[in-house]
Amino acid sequence: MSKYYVTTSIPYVNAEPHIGFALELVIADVLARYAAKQGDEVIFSTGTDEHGGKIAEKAAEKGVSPKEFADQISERFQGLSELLNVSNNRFIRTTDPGHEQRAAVIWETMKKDIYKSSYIGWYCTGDEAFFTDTEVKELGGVCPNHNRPFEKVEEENYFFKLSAYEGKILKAINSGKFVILPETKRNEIVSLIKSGLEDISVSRPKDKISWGIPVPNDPDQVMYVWFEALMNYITVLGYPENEDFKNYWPASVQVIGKDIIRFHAAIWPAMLLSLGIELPKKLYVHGFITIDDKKISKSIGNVIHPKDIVDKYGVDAFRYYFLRHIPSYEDGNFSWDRLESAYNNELANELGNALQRSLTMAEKYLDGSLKDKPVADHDTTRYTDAIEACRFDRALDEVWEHLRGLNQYIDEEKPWKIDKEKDNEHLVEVISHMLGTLDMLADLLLPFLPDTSKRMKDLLNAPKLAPPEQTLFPKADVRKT
RNA sequence: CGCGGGGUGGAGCAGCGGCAGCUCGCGUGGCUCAUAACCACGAGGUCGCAGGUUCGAGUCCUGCCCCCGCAACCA
Repeated sequence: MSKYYVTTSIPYVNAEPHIGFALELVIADVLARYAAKQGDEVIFSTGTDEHGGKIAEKAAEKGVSPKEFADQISERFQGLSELLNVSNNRFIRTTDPGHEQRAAVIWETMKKDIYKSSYIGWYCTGDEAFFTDTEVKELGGVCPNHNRPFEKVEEENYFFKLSAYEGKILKAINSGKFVILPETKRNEIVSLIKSGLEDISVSRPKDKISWGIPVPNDPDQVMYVWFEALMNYITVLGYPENEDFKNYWPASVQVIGKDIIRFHAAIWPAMLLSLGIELPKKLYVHGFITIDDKKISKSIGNVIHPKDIVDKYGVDAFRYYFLRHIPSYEDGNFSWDRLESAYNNELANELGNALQRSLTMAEKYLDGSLKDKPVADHDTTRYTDAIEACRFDRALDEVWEHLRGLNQYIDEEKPWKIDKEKDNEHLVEVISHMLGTLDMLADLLLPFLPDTSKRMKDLLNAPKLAPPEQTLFPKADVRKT
């Protein structure tokens, strides 16, 4: 039995969860459930990233401690997992003592690649912040907020020798040991790495940002939050000594959004190489979601909470839309109209109705009983390949291909006619094929629509076959809202 | 010359050298097992623009136009 380890990124707790992260959770859940169904032992981890100046600031605004603030938001993320029926069996917080302690161990282990240097930048004492060269140039060397010239300030930082790992990372990518999907994203990162990686600053002076994990043996510095957050993928497994780490690393797939490729395809691999451990096998990068073709933004006021969608259409409809109608390799769009159309046409009419009519026929014509459990033998290679390639949209297209085939089959065979002709043998054959196909569809849908899959299975395995009292995807209830 | 993605019927997409395809929407017909569901057929495209290569180009090459990301310390 093999081990399967899948992760999502851990979102920063400076804001409420939004549908972009919901997409990520659902995708990772498909991978986890699919692996489990194949018989793998699965660790599926998600969590929250909780340190850094931004959090401390927000907490201060609300008059609570950073930890209290992080507790509140982190809980919302755990709630999101539950809402979406996501099967993660780990939830790591970067404020967990275990993470903090192991982060220190990792830092020590990477020591040969960490050196102290000074960061020189343009600083405005009014903003208490650094500005980039380009910004300073654009602003003509004067801070517009305070109308005073930027000062050149030197800050002591620890740096990580990212530059030392360019070649090794490229080699891992090119050899296929470290797969990045989709290919367009892989090309992007390859050209970025080829253009050269510079060493990165991985700590902050404690007097500037105190909400962080202390650098071992240097009370004046805390780890830069990103650096430490990336470590969650192995601290959650109990790196370095825990059995889980030994059994489950390298990760089978790491799921991230396209905004953080650099961190996961360059910095993180370099950190792993520095630690002398393997790179994840696969990095899958999903796109962004727009709402009615507009960027999600609070100022436009087009923010939609996952809960609004789930409340109205149910969790499986949410999962269905995000997995099939958000392209797996590109950015996608959400609109209520498209959701409703998908719900009515694809879930209610095609899937729900196919089950309904089949079970009704089994009940009416065969008195609800079939001697043998029907088995359908359809080719599912394309479905399997699609999931391997993280083409969840294609995988579902494939399922619907089989579903359409079933509806066509029913219309061609016309069981109602066979019943009138009293050809019982043929009738049993046809209805067996129908139910067998539905049973297979339930199997294929399991990673995507776990609830629906289970309901289908229960109905198909009932001692007396009959249509459900409550149809699979009722339409009236939805319409009335 | 910073890097990359994209522009194909009303909408969303596939095709990436050999008769322009899929889903939705629209129209017509069929069926009655079913959630006014299902099935069949049809209308609808000078494949961003202009050149070129080729017996043949959404598909390859060159130039141009238009959209959208990324551009390193903000996580």
